[in-house]
Amino acid sequence: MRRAPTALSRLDHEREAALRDLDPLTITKLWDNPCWLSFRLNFIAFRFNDPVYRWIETRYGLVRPEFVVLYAVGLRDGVAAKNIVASSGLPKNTLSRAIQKLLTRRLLKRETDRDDLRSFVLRLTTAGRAIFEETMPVMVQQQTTMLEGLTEAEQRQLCELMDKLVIASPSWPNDLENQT
Amino acid sequence: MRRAPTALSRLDHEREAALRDLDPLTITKLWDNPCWLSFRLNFIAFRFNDPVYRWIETRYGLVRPEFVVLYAVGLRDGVAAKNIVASSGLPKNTLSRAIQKLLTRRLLKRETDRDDLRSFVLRLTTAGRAIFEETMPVMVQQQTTMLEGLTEAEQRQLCELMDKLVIASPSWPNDLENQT
DNA sequence: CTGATTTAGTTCCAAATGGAACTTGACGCT
DNA sequence: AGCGTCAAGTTCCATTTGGAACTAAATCAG
Repeated sequence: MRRAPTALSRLDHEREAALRDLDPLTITKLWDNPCWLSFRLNFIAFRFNDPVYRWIETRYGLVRPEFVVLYAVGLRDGVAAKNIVASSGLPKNTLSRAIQKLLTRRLLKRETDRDDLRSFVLRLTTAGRAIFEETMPVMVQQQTTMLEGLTEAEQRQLCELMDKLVIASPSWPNDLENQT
Repeated sequence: MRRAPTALSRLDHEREAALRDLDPLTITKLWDNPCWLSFRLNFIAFRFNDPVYRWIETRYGLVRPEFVVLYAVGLRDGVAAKNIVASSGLPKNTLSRAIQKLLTRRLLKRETDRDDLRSFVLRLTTAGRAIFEETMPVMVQQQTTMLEGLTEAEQRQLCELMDKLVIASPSWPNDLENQT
């Protein structure tokens, strides 16, 4: 599999247009790269993350790990730091600092967990919740823009295919050390 | 759109299994998150990047930006640093350092570009090429593993849908500053 | 119950990061 | 040609990062 297995048919015309706008190396990485999945994932993710996080930083002075925490707690009130670690892939000291920062900025509050005295239950303050509610539509809008090129059916398909991957993910290796 | 629009039908049973293996917050982010696209992209990308880059670092002593350079030049001989900047999203000073490192390790060589004396043409040395050829099948293997849960047809679909997104990407905003 | 091991979160510090200024060359424009 | 602006890469340095050691609490083994 030397090339990404995209059908060359109908897309080629629109692709012409993209070819003009993208760096030649980007084009190679996208369409002449055995690791097509990885590069496309990173590429598309970057086109979401980069504008969103830059906007959040300039607008609210929240850097990425801080917003990761705020967003996580916004989605699911009462989580602990360990959950954010597990779900974000960020190291726990980075998240610890992000939480401290949000606490001093009074966007977040925490109580010790009655059932585990090592752990804390995190909640958003009103101010924190306000930021969450304000950023959400902007992020959804960016997502909508990105999906605009797909039909409803295709969007559903994409969602389902990614779902399948996620569901299969626990069986993927976390470590390649025994390879080769 | 408060939830990801995945059909709840056939997947639910397999999903049950995943629910047990994933952190509760991860599950919320995946299936009760208006920004389903972003989180799935990042999640799946992370499950590829993290093991691959850790393996490469321990095996070859190459950190991420260094490997990004090596991989880029491996794919397309003769690129310049600017192309790697444009295609990777990494800042140019980080890549400049990565290139220096690879030069001193003699994995990369460079000649000044006759047509633009500010720029350099990058090529892999034999040693650099050897690493590229060695890592490629490992990465492809990881990709294959990740795609194993999809049928051939689904894999092609996924590839095509991501293609469409990539092709549409030049029209997405790079900046949200004028929002709200 | 006691000691050994694991886990949640914090602290320490060496290293990586990335914005901004800089250098040198290219590309207008008149 | 001469001047102002832009682009490729490098350097500088303050900030961020993340591995590793640490503290305190939970869990497990006998």
